[in-house]
Amino acid sequence: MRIGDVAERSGVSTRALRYYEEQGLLTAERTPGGQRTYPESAVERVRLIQQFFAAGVPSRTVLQLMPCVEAGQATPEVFQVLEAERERITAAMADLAAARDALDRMIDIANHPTPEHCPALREPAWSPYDPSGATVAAGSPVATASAG
Amino acid sequence: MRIGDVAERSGVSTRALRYYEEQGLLTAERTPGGQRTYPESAVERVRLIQQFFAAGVPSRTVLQLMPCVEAGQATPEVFQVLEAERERITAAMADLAAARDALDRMIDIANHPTPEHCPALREPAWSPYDPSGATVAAGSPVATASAG
DNA sequence: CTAGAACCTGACGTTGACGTCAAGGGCAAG
DNA sequence: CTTGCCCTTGACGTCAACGTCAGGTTCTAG
Repeated sequence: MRIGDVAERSGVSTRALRYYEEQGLLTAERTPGGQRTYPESAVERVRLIQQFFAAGVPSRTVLQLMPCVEAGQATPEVFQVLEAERERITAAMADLAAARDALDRMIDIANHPTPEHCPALREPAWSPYDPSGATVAAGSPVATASAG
Repeated sequence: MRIGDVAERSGVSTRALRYYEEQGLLTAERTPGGQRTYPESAVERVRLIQQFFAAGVPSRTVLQLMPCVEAGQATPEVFQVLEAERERITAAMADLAAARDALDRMIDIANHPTPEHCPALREPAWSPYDPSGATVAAGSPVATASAG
């Protein structure tokens, strides 16, 4: 396969593929004229790389994992990287879940603008922000009175 | 509170706080001498911003959500943004889960280097990559023979 | 043999959330 | 008034994963 085929089948640009090679993530044979030739398996390889990138794993770390992908076994150091990255991803998922919950509270507020119908306002997700310094709690009697 | 206090309590740099102000995410009163003064609630505000940033929400989008945080209600456009962002985060969580599963398969391989003891090798997670073009399946008779 | 599509290397541009340095000003203590 | 810390604006630097452009080469169809 030539680089354009791999690009099309894996859904990335040819520039990206050359970048992967530059980073040592993907190697290619060359034709006598110097053009890159890939095996079919390169498509899956690229998809795996993309999967890691999508998870925020930097190319240098992916590079560290590549021997494991190729050999089917890991040195203790690679094993450390594997577990560390797994933990990082778990933490990232927790962050995402927290942000999603924040959005959910905001959506709740958007749907029910009065405290009576809005659990998010009764259990304030964050303090209202007023640079002038007046501190008013979201579920305070004042707010309740203004709505009741 | 002065900027240093907010920075310390919220765990970000003063540079970050000025950047937030530059982006319109955080406003501050000023002393006659021109120094920034924040209410206590600024700390929570900054934590919320950080939470969104950690989830990959760009500052421009956070800015769009700020009226909702302040007013406790949302225009239809803001509502669209809320739901779109929620969906993006959900997709990102799926990506993370997929990458974590890939790592798990690799960890499995690392722990059980022979196909007999390794489910991940019997159900190949990705094709082995060999730029020379020889295509060999992970669970093929060849691999099994070499291990048996 | 020739057109043109696809490929090559090299190099600079982009984006976001800051880091960092420089040169100067505000503020509370003594 | 001075010391010293914290603050100010302004501006350039960073890093990652590419995008994009330029100028030239290789491959393939006719």
